[in-house]
Amino acid sequence: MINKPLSTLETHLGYWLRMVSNAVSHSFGRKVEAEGVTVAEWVLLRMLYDVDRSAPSLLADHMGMTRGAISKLAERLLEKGLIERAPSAEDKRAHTLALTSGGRGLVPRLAALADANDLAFFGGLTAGERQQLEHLLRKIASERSLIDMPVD
Amino acid sequence: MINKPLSTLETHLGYWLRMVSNAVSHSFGRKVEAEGVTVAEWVLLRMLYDVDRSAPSLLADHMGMTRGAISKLAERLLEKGLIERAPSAEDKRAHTLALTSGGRGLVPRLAALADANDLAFFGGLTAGERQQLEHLLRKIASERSLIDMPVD
DNA sequence: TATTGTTATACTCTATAACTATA
DNA sequence: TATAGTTATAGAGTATAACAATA
Repeated sequence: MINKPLSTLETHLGYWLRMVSNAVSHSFGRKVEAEGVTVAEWVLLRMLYDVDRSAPSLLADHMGMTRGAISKLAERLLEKGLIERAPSAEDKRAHTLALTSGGRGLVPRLAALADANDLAFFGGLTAGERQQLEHLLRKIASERSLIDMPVD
Repeated sequence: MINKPLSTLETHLGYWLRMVSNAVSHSFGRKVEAEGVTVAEWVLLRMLYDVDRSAPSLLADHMGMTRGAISKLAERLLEKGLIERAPSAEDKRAHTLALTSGGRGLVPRLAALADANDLAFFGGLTAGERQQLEHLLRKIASERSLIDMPVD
């Protein structure tokens, strides 16, 4: 009896995705390390930059993390003086997180590093290819309800 | 003076890549957990399935990990009885790792789970889109020398 | 001295679950 | 009882560095 040939690692898109994503994130992690933060911290800081003030539970939803994980992340950012925590007026159980002025000043520098990292990895693609890639990733994300945003 | 608008998280391909890749790997991790292994362990097992026997340092190179990390991974697989370690005949410093019969029997079941996971995430794309995505990821990987393989 | 591999240490990321304070 | 948040615990993943044996 002949064995059915096994699918290889390389036949799975998940394999390529993981390899490239790990390389991109790792490279970005090295860059932001110079500013004293991690990739997950950058995402949280960037979100707070837009909303000014947010409940940890909302951030957890947006980042796809548990509340416990957000607490731990927030604790580190508090220690670094990049965010501040305040009690909510209406609901005494609730807190809000916001950037400190130091945190607010840091975000543009981190954004520049993110821009540079993206360019380093995807600058070799044509504009059309980059658009294709974004379209495909958004499509998968929206199909799996990874985000609440529209594909286009 | 007007502030230059900041790039958002969503303008970075690295952001989308990380989001989708994390979801795919996490989902796969849940699946293989039922067979008692992790994603990284699956990759190592699958590699050994093809080569029969390999030095830890070679596996480290192929997987983009340090030798220390491979040692730790190998230690867990040894404890689970899925691989075996043997001294090398020529070089007494060197070891080789190989699948046990139990490990060899497990790989096809894990491969089926990998197939299913890929289908669940990328089955919504057309065949052309999947090919596009693979092409783009391979292109980035080869440009950054993440692998020693050709793009096509 | 250089190399192969292991071991020790440390830190991030993340989850689960127990807990506290409020609702 | 249910909810917001924190804290405790644990394990994966990974890196760096110290170490042992051999080359």
